[in-house]
Amino acid sequence: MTTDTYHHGDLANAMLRAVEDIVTEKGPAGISLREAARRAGVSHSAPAHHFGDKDGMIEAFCHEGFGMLAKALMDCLEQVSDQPVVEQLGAIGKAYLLFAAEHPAHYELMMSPPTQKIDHSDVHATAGDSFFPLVLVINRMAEEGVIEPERGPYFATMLWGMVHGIADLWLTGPLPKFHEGMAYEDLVEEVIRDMTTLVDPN
Amino acid sequence: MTTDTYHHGDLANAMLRAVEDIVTEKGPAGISLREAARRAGVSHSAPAHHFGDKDGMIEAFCHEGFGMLAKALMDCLEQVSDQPVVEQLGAIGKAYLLFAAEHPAHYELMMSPPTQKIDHSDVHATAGDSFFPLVLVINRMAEEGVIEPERGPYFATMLWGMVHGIADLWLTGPLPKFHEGMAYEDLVEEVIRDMTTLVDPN
DNA sequence: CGCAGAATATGGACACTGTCAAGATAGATC
DNA sequence: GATCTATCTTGACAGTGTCCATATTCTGCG
Repeated sequence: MTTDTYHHGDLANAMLRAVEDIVTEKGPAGISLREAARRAGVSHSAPAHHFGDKDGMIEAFCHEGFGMLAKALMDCLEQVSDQPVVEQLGAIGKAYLLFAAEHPAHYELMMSPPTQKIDHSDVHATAGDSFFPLVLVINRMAEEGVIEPERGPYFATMLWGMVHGIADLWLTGPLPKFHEGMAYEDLVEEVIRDMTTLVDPN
Repeated sequence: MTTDTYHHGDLANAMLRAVEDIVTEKGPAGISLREAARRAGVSHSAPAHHFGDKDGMIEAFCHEGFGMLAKALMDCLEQVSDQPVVEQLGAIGKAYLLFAAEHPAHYELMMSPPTQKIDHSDVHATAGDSFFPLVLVINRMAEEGVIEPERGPYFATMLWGMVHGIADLWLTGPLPKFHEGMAYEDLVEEVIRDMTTLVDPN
């Protein structure tokens, strides 16, 4: 894709890939417009035209991540929509946790942007309900009487917090040390099992 | 405490207070050695002697936070140790969530330090089990047969992830928007209620 | 008391950063 | 083909972290 012409041709995307690499290598604080531009093979102020400023670039990266997450969760939900709702709940939670593991750079920035100037509200708004298919499953559970409908929001918050917290504690916190030697996928499996058992103990 | 002598007298602490203010005002990315030094009224390279470098300063701030959290949780556990274990679990979770709300600057940096160079493993090690009294309560629950002992670690992970996730999503994520107009304390109350009901449905 | 030596703070330098303004180059449109 | 617009470059500026040499104060020991 990269050419040696004056115009890059796909700079915006090349910058996002550079951001991903930088976050993977050095963490969010290592993000630098100039460094990203260097990796994309352009001058230090080429990105300005595409993203405005540094926060704009980070926001674009987050936006990309939200899209990927929404797609991953909706795809998952489609595949399991004929199963019992509690199974659907488990599948969604698992998909969320796996997304965080497969795209740690996106996930980290999406959930804790390194500057307060970034306001995700518009991104959240556009993604709407499809952003958190978890809510969708909770609604189905309420419809089927598995949980009390009026407690749905708290239930959703509890479960969403759980999967998010586990992902975050695993990626940037002390969880790997707590479960020393354990693979993330296995931990996810066990935790989701406990979760579904709690929600619906057969 | 601050004097107008050549030696500050309490610079390390003054710097940590400055860091707290900066994070509150501008977020983690706003942290700057020179800015903190400015607020403490010293020259730009005075802090080097106390913290080594920027990451050292952030690590010191995190260390302070872990100490505060450990104390808050242990104090809480002492006060409710004569109640049923499920109540103890709820109290610990609530105390954790309230700590995050009362010390957002500490909490945010503790849980997602803005650089990968910071390794909290020694801090975690020194804090030991008392760092997460949650594990303590889980053990008590296992002893009393409320949960299967061999699932204790996963159970702990699930619950710890939950409270951490809720705190994080509230502080830096879209949770306030999801529960628009709701006070954090009330949300915590409801969520903890759901949690304890799930664990032990009377 | 006096005086080393350690602890603490200063100021200057350097390379790096984000942002801005002015200019150069390439594609697109008519 | 001429013009317009999008894209990229270059150069400048203030701010940053870190290192170095220097200055000041505190401490302990004779």
